[in-house]
Amino acid sequence: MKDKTEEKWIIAALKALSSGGIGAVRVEALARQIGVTKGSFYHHFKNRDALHERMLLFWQEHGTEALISKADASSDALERFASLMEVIFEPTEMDGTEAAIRAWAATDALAADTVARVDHRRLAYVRDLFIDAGLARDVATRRSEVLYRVVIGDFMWRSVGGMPLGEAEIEEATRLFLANTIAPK
Amino acid sequence: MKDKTEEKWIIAALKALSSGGIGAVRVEALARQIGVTKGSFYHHFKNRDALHERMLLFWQEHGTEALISKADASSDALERFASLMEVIFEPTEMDGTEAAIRAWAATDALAADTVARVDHRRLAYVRDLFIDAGLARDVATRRSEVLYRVVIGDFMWRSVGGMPLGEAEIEEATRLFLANTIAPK
DNA sequence: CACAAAACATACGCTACCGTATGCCCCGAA
DNA sequence: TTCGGGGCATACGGTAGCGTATGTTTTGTG
Repeated sequence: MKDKTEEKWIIAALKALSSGGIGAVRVEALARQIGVTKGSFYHHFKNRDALHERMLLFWQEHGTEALISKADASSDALERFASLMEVIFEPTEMDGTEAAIRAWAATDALAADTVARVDHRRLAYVRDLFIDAGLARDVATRRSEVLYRVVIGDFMWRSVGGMPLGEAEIEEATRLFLANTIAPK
Repeated sequence: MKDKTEEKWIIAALKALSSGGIGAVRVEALARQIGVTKGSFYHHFKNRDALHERMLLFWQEHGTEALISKADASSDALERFASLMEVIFEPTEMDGTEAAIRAWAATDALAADTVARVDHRRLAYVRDLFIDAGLARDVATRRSEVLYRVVIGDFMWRSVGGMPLGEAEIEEATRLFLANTIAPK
């Protein structure tokens, strides 16, 4: 955390990952972009794999908690749900990163592990939200499985230039997924 | 079509794409795998970009029509819908390819164009299915937007080693998405 | 102010590709 | 049988990137 330059490398790497895939995460290219040379890199990291690890850790910490903590403001389950839906489909800066890391994870075991952990955590959160909204555990589990795929799908959709789900679609989805809960609006 | 070796290159390229991303689509590596040399490659293709084009065309033709045509067997809208849902979430050989191409599309304009075309076609199909099932056009459009994201999400989910949606989840999803149609089961 | 360690620069060897140039072989048509 | 081109192999130049080895500068600390 106190290491400023190291984070510069990580941020730059994540940016490169977003715009060009993992193949674009090249030491010398990043060095040029940051304004230093390889010497700096190999001072801070053992090799490229070490950078990859740090990138994944960074995303794991900054990419999920942000979303969840925002939604946790409200105490009412349905409000939390609606809030989460808004936050999820609201384009942000980390957007491309999410999709790029998922793409990366398809070909890299370490990235896949990280994504799996993050997914597991998010899925549990959504499932508990459904449970709080009055659904039985098994139903909640099933719906969260489906809904989370909508989330992933939207990320990938946006990553090829598509528009995120709009207000109307989000409302429609909320209605559908909250069917038979305590207060289907 | 009559060109046998050319297709070998394309198939091998798609396989490499699936397992290692677009960065793994390397002429010399493919050559070794096929059992020929670069000489063959540059006889059939102008350069690597030409191969990329052919890969995308191949996927566009073989990757979508298969799904849709299977579902079109039945005449009843709801049956077609159920059939489509089954087919979509049934793991096949082309699975990894779909996800890999989407990943590729995030960083390549040509791939993005192809994906956009394919998505548009599929979306229209799903939307029409909803309309045939008795939904108003705007509602059908919204639901298809959401449902198609489930499809994309599932592809990406599987690409990191996840299980596809199971029977129970598919049924649940079908129920939810077909709410307020002519015969919500 | 001295000086050690951190932070970064420079220079180098090495490898893996791409694309081109050119040579070889086989097969089918005249 | 000849011969021309399709199909592939071989050899080569050029580039880009990784990692290492070894300076050089900056910074913190006694």
